[in-house]
Amino acid sequence: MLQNIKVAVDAVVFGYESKKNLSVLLIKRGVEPFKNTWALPGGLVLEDESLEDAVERELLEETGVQIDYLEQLYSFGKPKRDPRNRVVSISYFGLVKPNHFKIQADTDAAEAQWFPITDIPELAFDHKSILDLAKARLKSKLHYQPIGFDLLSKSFPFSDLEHLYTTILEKDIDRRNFRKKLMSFGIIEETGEMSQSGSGRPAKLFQFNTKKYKALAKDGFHFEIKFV
Amino acid sequence: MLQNIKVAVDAVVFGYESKKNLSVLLIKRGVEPFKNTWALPGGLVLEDESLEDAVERELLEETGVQIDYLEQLYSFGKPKRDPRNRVVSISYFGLVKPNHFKIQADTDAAEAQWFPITDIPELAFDHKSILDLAKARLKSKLHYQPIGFDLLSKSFPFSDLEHLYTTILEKDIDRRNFRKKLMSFGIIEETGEMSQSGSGRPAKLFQFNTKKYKALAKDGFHFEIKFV
DNA sequence: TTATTTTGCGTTGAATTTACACAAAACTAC
DNA sequence: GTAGTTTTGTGTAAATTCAACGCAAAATAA
Repeated sequence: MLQNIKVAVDAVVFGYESKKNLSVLLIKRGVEPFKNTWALPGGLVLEDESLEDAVERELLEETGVQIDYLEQLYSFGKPKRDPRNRVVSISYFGLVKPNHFKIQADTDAAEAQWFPITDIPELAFDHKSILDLAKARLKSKLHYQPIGFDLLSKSFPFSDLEHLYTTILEKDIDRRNFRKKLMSFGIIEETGEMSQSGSGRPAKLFQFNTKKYKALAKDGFHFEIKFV
Repeated sequence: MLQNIKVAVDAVVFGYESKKNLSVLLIKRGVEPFKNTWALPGGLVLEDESLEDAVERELLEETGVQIDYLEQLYSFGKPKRDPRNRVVSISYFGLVKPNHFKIQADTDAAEAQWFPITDIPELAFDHKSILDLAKARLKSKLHYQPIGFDLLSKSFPFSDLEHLYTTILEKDIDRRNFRKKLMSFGIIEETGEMSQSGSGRPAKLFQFNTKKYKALAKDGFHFEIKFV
């Protein structure tokens, strides 16, 4: 008996705008099934491309967005997850920095749009489950991997990081302890610049030192932030 | 252009024999490619079965082993990982308790065998990478999930747990602190029985209380063991 | 110039983690 | 059956880490 299963990739891509909400990149489907329903960007993998390449290609085609961080999330393979053919979808988890938010709607898909995580429309297929899983992954990763920096600009005031954590984790932080802890790691450093002040005292700008982090990590260091 | 990609599952199944080594279940391939090479159990997914069903079916067919714990590991999809067709493999991570070690070689595959993790033969395809990933997963999970109990018999002396941790993590433990910590969680309890003494003082037997663990976990409790 | 917003920073008590050693229970060999 | 060996079982003190907490300084807005 010949196997006839399609292989697709789907991407849950998060973005975070300074002091606003966490958002997810969605597209409106142009074809059946679920025509005109919002869905995760993605599509069938080409015969000779890697899964990661497929994700990046589909993202570019459908949204024009370039990703700053990408990792595999989970594979979904229930026989009936697609009403027509059997499709196994390998889902990916992506983050983009604020300077890559711009959507190029020129291309393939009907429409692409950022949705605040608090206001997600009905989604096609089992994409709601995929999104939920991705949210959980993001939340848990914030605790043990310095992944928040892939949602911030290259240089940022400390309060941005703080707000990122509080809004995504939906928990309050003791600002002083949080800052103390993060600084103690020695993986973020002052740029020397100051923020163009908004309404209040201007803030020092910081940046994440990837090299230092990697060096420390190789040396047994383990990033970890807890909350009460 | 029609997509023609096969979907397979592979399983990395670990077993641990009291005070011995960690072992992995392998099969010797009966067909090309890689005929007569050792490989992870697995195979093509049937049209109408779930991925998990496929894993359990293949395991039964090829090794006769029934699994005590199963979770998805990672999906491997490099275009050339199989020299003939394109095959995307969704790999799974499994654990079996000592009472399920027995291999039923009657079935499908040429041969099945437990290999100590310290003495793994050359493996087919990219199965070496898959195994490495599974080892890493096992190691890291031991720290934050009470998964070691799925490698032990239902009731066990405390020293078994201790040895499990030290051999898998290849680190020394302070017995007193380890025991204190684990007992403080309140998820393992005395059975009342004593071990049939080997060569030394007989030991109390313990068992893992799954229900209690789940209740606590739902309530925000987080299993965590660190090592120095 | 006064009020408001936001940043930046230090200390103390509580809790947790680490380091560390010796006696009791069984078996083994004589 | 005695002496030696192996394995189990347990407590305390010092060091570290975590949690709680408030106020002054720099800017903008009114």
